[in-house]
Amino acid sequence: MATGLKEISNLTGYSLSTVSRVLANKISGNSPSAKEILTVAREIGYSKYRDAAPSSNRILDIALITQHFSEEFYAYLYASFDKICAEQNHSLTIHSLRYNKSIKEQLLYLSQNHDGFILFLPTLDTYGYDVIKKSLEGYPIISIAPVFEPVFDTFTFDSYQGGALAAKQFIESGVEKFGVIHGPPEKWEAELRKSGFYDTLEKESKKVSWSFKGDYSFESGEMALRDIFDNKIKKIGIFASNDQMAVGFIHAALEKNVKIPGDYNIIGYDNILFSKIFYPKLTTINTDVDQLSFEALDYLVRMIKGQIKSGTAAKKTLIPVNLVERDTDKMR
Amino acid sequence: MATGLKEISNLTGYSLSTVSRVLANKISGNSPSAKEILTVAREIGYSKYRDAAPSSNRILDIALITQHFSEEFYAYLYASFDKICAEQNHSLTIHSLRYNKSIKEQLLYLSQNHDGFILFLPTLDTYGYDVIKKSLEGYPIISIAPVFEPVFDTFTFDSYQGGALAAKQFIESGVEKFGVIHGPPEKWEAELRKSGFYDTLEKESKKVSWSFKGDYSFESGEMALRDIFDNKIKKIGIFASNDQMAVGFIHAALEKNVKIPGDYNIIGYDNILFSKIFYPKLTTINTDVDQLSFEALDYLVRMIKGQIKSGTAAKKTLIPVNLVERDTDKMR
DNA sequence: TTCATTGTGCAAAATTTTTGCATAATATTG
DNA sequence: CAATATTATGCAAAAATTTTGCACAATGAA
Repeated sequence: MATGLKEISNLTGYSLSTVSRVLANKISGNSPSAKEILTVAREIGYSKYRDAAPSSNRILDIALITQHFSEEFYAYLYASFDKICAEQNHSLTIHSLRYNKSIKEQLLYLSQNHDGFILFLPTLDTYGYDVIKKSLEGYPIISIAPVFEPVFDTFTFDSYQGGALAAKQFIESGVEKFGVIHGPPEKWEAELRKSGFYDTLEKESKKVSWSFKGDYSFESGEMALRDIFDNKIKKIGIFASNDQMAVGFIHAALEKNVKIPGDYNIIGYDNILFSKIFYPKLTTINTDVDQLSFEALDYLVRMIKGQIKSGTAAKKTLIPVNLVERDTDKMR
Repeated sequence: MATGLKEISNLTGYSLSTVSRVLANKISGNSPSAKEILTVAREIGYSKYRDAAPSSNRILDIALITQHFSEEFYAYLYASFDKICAEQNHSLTIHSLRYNKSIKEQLLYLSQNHDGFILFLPTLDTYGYDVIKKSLEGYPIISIAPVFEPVFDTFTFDSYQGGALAAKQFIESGVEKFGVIHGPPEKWEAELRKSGFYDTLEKESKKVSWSFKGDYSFESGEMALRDIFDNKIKKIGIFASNDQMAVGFIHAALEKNVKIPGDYNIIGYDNILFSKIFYPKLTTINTDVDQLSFEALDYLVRMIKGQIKSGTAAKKTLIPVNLVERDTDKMR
């Protein structure tokens, strides 16, 4: 089946000239006839479809570009973006970049079939981002990766606020001693979570008396428990930079006949499925992935429609987080 | 930048006629010149690229089509298919179907930009599959959803074998009484897991003395524990149709001061991350998602290259599963 | 070496897309 | 409500793009 203007003309009943003009943007894409033509053009995969009337309210094709990873968070992220895109009647496709190939080439190819990108590439460095920016000048791109100096307008969770919330919660509970299980220092959001916690304590003239360098893994949480247990520190409120470490900590504690909460109070970060289930149920910082998706997508769509005048420097938007109080943060 | 034969001609240095012939399949796609032309055509997104030389060893665009869900398994599935595609140098995109729109329309659109589909649509009924088959006659499609009467050639895990393995393990451990926590009966693979367990016991003239109808959720595992506890049944080997229910069962048992293993031995299914971590560590049936991905992709690629003569009836390929022995299946 | 096969470019032919012009439909303004 | 401006449409001519006939070169097999 030959795809061409003739085909579209036959299917819609409009003349070749009209179809041609709609697809060459010589007629505003808002009239009913234009909409019909555009819809059919998309369906039969006519190549010039994308250039026509990008500002009209046609279905937008959005690409979420990451590097896949077998982690719960990715499933959440995909499902959430998918839901929000469905609500807004846009089409989402998910792609995983290959690092053994030219990023530039891959993205150039994807830009042919999509109207805009949402990047989630936490391990890419500023140089890599600059390459992308340069090779796709003017193409709508936003990022949702927590990095220190973003190249693209970025939407991330307010990790600093998360750390602060944990500190406040402990202070209100009357906790006197404070500890931290760090995340990997190369992760910017881990540093922010930590800083939020430290700074909030400092404002109240309190300080952290024990800390442990973790790497976000369950195992490093277990190691943290062994460390604090061997040092015979007790009656302390511990902020773990993620739930996996918090759960690992609690898991190891179960074998030591120690009380949680009581001997160790603990607050995690992420609100993973586990944290609701694991006994005792973990108090943690919750991130609203749907809100992130919504805000990010909304911004990207406005960018695609040309309603945003992109400044020179990349803007950061922080999505608020909240504390979910369960059983591990204060004496019952 | 106008995309057309002229553009490709300029970029490659070949004449318009040559470029035209390559892209219209009048020249075998195996010569070095043809390869160069095809590569450039793909890069600049030339629309006729896909029709040209599909059998040559160009990069194939594969679509994994599901309905997203915030579950660990989906993250595994995506990551695994992505890895395997990367190894085979194919390009993977992931899509989630909208059920409020015509499936047919969505798939027709996707078929424009892709060479073949991998479907994972466990909730779609036979009628839905038939619609897809009819509207994409001749297009390469396989399925990895466990359904009773597949419409497309299907690759799934050997759930029946999984149930059988669990039964064998209990028998070898000298367990005398047997129980089952069912999965939802509308899920075909849950029925198979169950049947494999029952049938294997029957062969040894043993039978199931307790069962509970679960729904795959953590909570239904907790309910199962309460049921068996209230009935005062003990010293029993229980096969749970998935790990979530097994973990729920164990979790609820922790509060009852009951021994696992010992009072209740339990084997789960899926080998989720949790099952390695949760105390006591769960013995479970492991599914090798990478193997599934590899076999499925390999078959689809051969289908795309026209090396498979599709029979009338859909073929099922069962990927073997294995038992991971940890701490919950037998007395220590 | 000879002959068959495949790839290549030029220019002509075929096809597809765009545009000038006339007219119809719709919206705007006084 | 009429007068006027704006936008949309189709026909046919013009322009652009793609395909193909023909001549010839390169490569490999007999």
